[in-house]
Amino acid sequence: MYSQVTSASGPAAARKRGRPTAAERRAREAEILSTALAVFLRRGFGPATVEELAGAAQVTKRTIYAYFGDKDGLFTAMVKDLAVTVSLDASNDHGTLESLAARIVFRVHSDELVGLHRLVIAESRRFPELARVLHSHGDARHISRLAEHIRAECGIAYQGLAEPLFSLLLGERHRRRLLGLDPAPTAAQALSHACACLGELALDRPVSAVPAVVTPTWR
Amino acid sequence: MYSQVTSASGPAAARKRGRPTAAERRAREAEILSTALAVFLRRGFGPATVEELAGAAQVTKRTIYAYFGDKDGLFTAMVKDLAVTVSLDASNDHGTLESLAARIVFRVHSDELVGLHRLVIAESRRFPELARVLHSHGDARHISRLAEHIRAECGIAYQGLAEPLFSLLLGERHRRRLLGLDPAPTAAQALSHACACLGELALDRPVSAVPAVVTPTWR
DNA sequence: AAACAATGAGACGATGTAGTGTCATTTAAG
DNA sequence: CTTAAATGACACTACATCGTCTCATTGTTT
Repeated sequence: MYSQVTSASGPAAARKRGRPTAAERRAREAEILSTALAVFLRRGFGPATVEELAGAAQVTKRTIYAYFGDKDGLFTAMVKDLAVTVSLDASNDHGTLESLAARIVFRVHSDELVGLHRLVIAESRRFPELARVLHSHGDARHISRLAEHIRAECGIAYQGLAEPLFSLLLGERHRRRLLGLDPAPTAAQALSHACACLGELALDRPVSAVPAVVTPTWR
Repeated sequence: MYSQVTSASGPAAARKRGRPTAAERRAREAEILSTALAVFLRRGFGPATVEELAGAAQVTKRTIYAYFGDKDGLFTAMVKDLAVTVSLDASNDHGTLESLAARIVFRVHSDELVGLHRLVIAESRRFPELARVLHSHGDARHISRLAEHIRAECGIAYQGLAEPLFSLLLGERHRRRLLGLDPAPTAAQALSHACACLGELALDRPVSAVPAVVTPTWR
């Protein structure tokens, strides 16, 4: 209905006055949470002002305070809301271990998730609960998925390799991403990297022996 | 000479006035950098005030501004100063691969380095150079050390495993540390974890075959 | 000894921002 | 239709903090 200025660079925005309809009311909170992520990613938690956050969602400060109490409340609500969608869609978990690994690599290295991770790390002192939520919905769930697939494909004896595998899937690349040193990988690069990691743990050939010489995957 | 209030909680501090001696002058900058780390770790970059930073070093704001220009300058100087000492002392690099790995694990998971890492990640947008400096003096150097030891102990064919090994050495534990979810490991836990990682990559037995079932290392 | 440099102490101005109050406007609810 | 609720617009208060300025004090330099 309204022009959705999701990118939301300017602080000013024209919206009609008065009490919103029930549908608008429902959509408004989601809109605020969504645009708040963009603002926080671009500016960081501290430097982002409430006016910026309000302007990005085309509401006024009053509405922000009415909905979330204060800036902390908005940040908390935003992270918790996103945590639900952080992990991969479970309904797609029918592929091979390789494809699952590749999808995890791609997703976890995306600009959005890296930025969110960075925000939560930065504010983990002030919001320890958010750190727990993000981890349990992200890393922990991904490792569980990997464990299920490993058991199905390689046998239960290899199930404990899920966590090391996950560590390899992120590894140095992910640390460089958190520091802002590398761009996000393409889907092809993610797949290539995932295959290399499976090889290093000998998970691509459960009976074979010698670890392969590693080849650089992306960048 | 002076009572070293390195913990530096209170803002007020008694120090004699006037121009400092040459020795004091030399010691003062180091003192400021050292106490600034404690303050930034405890409060974060944004919330830390210049007065806190000055009080912790028992100097006044004047001195901070005279030495470093502004808050950004102090932060930059501090990180660059610390980056030099981030990696392990090279003179101790005569042990086994196992002991090197354990020392890396212990150091990189320490409260100090995790906190520094967290700070630089949080401010990587505003200070991209610091991210580069920290990474090149930290991760990159550690990986080089591992590569040298691997070549010496396991042969040149395994040298490419240095980066995956480093990834395993940090892995899930380090991400949990960044999020503030776990305490720092003890030296014994670090060694145990390092051995498990070497086993996962079959680096503890260069001719053997089957990956061992992984055992939890710490926590 | 005299002039100069560096600092502590602390006040001060300027600025930015969180959060609130007021009034007009529009829709929801009864 | 009437009343209440929610919101936009925006002024306004309160407060924190950056960075500078002045003056007294002490070491350095010549």
